[in-house]
Amino acid sequence: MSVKEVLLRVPATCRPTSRDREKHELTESIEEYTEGIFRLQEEIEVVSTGDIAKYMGVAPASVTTMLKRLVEIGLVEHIPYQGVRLTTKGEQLSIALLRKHRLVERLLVDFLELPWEDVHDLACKLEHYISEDVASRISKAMGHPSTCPHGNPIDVTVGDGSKRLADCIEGEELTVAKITDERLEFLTYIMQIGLLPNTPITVQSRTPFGDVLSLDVEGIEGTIAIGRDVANSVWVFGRG
Amino acid sequence: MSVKEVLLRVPATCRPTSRDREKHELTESIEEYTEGIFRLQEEIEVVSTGDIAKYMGVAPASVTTMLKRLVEIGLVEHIPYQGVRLTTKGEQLSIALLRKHRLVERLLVDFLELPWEDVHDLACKLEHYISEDVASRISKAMGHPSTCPHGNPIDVTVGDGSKRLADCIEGEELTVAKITDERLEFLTYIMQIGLLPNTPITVQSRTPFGDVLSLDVEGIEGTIAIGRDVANSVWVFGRG
DNA sequence: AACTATTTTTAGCTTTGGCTAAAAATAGTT
DNA sequence: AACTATTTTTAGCCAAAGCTAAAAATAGTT
Ligand SMILES: [Mn+2]
Ligand SMILES: [Mn+2]
Ligand SMILES: [Mn+2]
Ligand SMILES: [Mn+2]
Repeated sequence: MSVKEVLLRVPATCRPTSRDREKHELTESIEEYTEGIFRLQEEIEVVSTGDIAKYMGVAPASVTTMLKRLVEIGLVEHIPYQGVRLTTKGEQLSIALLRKHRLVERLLVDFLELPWEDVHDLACKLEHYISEDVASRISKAMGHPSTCPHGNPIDVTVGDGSKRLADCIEGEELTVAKITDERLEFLTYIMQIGLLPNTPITVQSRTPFGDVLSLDVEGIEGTIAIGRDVANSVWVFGRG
Repeated sequence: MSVKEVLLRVPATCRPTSRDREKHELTESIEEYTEGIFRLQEEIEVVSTGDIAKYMGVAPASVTTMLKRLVEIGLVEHIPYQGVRLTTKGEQLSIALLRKHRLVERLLVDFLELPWEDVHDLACKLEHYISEDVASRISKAMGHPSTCPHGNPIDVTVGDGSKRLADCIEGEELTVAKITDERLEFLTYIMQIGLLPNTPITVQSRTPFGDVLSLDVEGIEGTIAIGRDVANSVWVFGRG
């Protein structure tokens, strides 16, 4: 038997994408939708098709199609025209994904020293390709961290007791807990104004309807003024 | 503006798969084929549609379709009914992918302590999702290794001076260089017979047509007999 | 209650990347 | 040279996951 024949009898273990996928296996898209619905459910009572479409950046019609698939797999319950709710299976998948995502972020930032504001997008991809076992090994190697580099909990089933900065009042002394908007541009801004997790801050003033908060941020000169949107995506612990 | 409205104005940065992909972006499949052709070219003169089909575990018709795409992107030259050749672009892509693959394997084995025989498949997936920058950071963090855990070179442009164990003669004193068949079952067997990279071995005997080699393997009791297929996938350095 | 506006779903289209079966090209043999 | 066998390509199909435009359902207003 020639070398060539031997070579061809040893196929590349890595086969093209869709080949090995059996019907209704969990794809990246399916997982991403499930995770998205989970995040929405954390904030709003009943999640609608339109909410998901806006949140995922996708046409409502695409959501309807995907919901059918998610129902078939048993990840969500869907009452047409009414709304959507994750099943236990869907919740568990989301919890596992969020854990993988945040552990990967820790590896990327703490071990590989990738920029803090950059890693979210990469983690969002990798989370779908690593097993529970790999996640556990990352956890072990990184000393079992409890949050991602942006302060978000690796185990979402345990509350952290933080509140929105938007809900804080004049004079409160706080510590930044987590940043929930992890888009690159947002995190870049957050870094500029020094609101990294664990940073002590004080609310200097708050306008009547809470449109603007003025903050004293440790390590930053002068006073920082932030708007509602920002204050809603920054969560804090009470201090003192 | 309500919390809900704010939430929906902050879309999940992670959008469903195909959404952000523009036409003819390099997909996982495209990369996998390119890499496969590269590996085939290392061994055989002219690579045919059938070779690729066998090697990738795919129908010949699928290869023809994909070749059209690869030509269009400029990764290969294809003369119908004749054969295929990677362009410089295709070679460079392959070199970059192999580097990513093998660096990821190092991270998985050396830092995360995943089993040596297990990591190939995972690396095969992850290689398509990490940037050159991430690869470089892995390289740095792992002390700039020159091979993957199975001995295969991270920079394939530099030769390592190894030869096939199948081409060795009676009495030769050797050191295992690399295992080129990285399928789980094969590596599991290799581990059982102790042929890990860097292991010193001696060829005790060789049958007339080289069908069977009997080896003395350091750390393993008695003599190990291996066949042609195995001896073709194990590469060695001369010792002495 | 009737009309209008919004939301959701349906219908039908697209790309990627597989597949099988049939047709065409190449190679091998008498 | 002609026939046969093998290889490659073409043709036509499928699933996933997007899209737009039209239809249907729900909600809001007079
Ligand atoms: Mn993701
Ligand atoms: Mn994070
Ligand atoms: Mn791969
Ligand atoms: Mn390897």
